[in-house]
Amino acid sequence: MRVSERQTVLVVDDDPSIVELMRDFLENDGFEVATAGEAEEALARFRQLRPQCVLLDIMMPGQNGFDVCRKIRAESDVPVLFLSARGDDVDKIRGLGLGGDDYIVKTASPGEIVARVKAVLRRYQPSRSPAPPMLNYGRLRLDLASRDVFVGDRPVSLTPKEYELLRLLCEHPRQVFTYEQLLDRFWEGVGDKHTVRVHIARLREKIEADPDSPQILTNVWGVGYRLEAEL
Amino acid sequence: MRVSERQTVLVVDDDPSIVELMRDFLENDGFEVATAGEAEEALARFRQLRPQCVLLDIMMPGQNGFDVCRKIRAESDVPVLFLSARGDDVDKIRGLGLGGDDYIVKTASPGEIVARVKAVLRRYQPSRSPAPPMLNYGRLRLDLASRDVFVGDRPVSLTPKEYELLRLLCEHPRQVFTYEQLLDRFWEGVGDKHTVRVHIARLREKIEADPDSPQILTNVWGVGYRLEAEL
DNA sequence: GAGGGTTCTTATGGAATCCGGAACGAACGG
DNA sequence: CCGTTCGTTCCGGATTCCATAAGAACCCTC
Repeated sequence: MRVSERQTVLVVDDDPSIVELMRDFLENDGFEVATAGEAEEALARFRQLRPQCVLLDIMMPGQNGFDVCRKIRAESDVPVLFLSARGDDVDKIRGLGLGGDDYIVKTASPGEIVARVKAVLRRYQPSRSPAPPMLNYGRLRLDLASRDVFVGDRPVSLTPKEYELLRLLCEHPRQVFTYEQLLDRFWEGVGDKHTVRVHIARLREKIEADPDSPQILTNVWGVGYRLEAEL
Repeated sequence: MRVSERQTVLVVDDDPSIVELMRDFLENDGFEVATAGEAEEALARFRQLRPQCVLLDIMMPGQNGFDVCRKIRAESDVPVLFLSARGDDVDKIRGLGLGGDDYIVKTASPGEIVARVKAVLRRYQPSRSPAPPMLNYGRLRLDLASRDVFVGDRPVSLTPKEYELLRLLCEHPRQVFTYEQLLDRFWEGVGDKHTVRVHIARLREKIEADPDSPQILTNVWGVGYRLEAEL
């Protein structure tokens, strides 16, 4: 059904070596890993990707990890694990009741880190059916709550009809929708094929890398359109 | 008033078997469970017991779950979780503009149901601490206890409707609220878009640096409004 | 309840945005 | 090679948004 069923973990640390270390451990275990080096980037990535879990450095230049955690918490219940250099900070983290779900000492073994992530995911996994309001399809991402749409990491702005159209197609990738079906659904059955075509064209203009040879929204001759699966 | 230390959950469903199922799951996990079979009874029980959490069937004879939710919301901020038979209703609920905090599919596993309840309780009773009743959005700050609102360090005075509106948006940053959702929640479902628009306009007049190009309360064309998150 | 002030709703006009049909050339299939 | 289908551009009409203002409902005080 959906393309990437792999769980995404967002790792945030200003030290690239730590980031890469975590990436190695987690990717080896089959996780999709995204990274950020500072607070703003972290929030941007988070909103783009809606990862299943966040690993967050406490000490960072600019806003610290607590600020970021608070902002993430304002928008989501995603589990957040704090990264700390020493074990001393543990008490602070525990006490702060910031909604952090666990902490990891940076010197922990790969096995322990992965185990912590898995544990926290397991705990939250059951409640995955509130349907993470994120449709994720290759380079295409729709945030159903905020109605934000991203192609790669570039936000695109769609009109209501365009958005609804794209959303339907994203929810049923590779399924062909006939003109009739689309007209039924979005135009109360009245209207002609040309109308659909115009809207598809406008969508392609916005989301295709090369609108002249569409890779995402493809036409099925004489029938209708569908959303291609992406690499 | 001597009350049990255990958390009370009120389960409302017209199907007794569902009610008993939920009761089993929750009592096994140490919750106190109260039940009701229809809307009137639900409200009565609610006022009697003031439970920490409410599980509410959407489809019920007489008033539906949304009505009950609205009435509960009128007197309390208790977390409300909707029960739905199928996953299909998700779209309607997802906006959560109705004051529901989450939803549960009735076929969910015991573990999932309990986890969902705990998650929502944890969110609303942040570890029994005084829980700074303060929503903080960059320059925008809402003191939920005193209903004071500040922009930067300048206090602004809002009318009740303005305050409630702003509060809802602040509690769900970046989430788009449709006119319908807002009318449902603040105008008992009657009224038209113009009403919402005027109130938004007045809010902008008070909290935006430049009301002519809003940075905080933004419009989503043909859909509704949302609160932009800070950088 | 009567007056005065505040808050809420509805109405209006103008600006911005979106929609959908028409037209025409290109692409496709037989 | 011909008929159909597809893609694109363009433009009038419709919808939506916002500001303003005036009428209605509400709340307080006396």
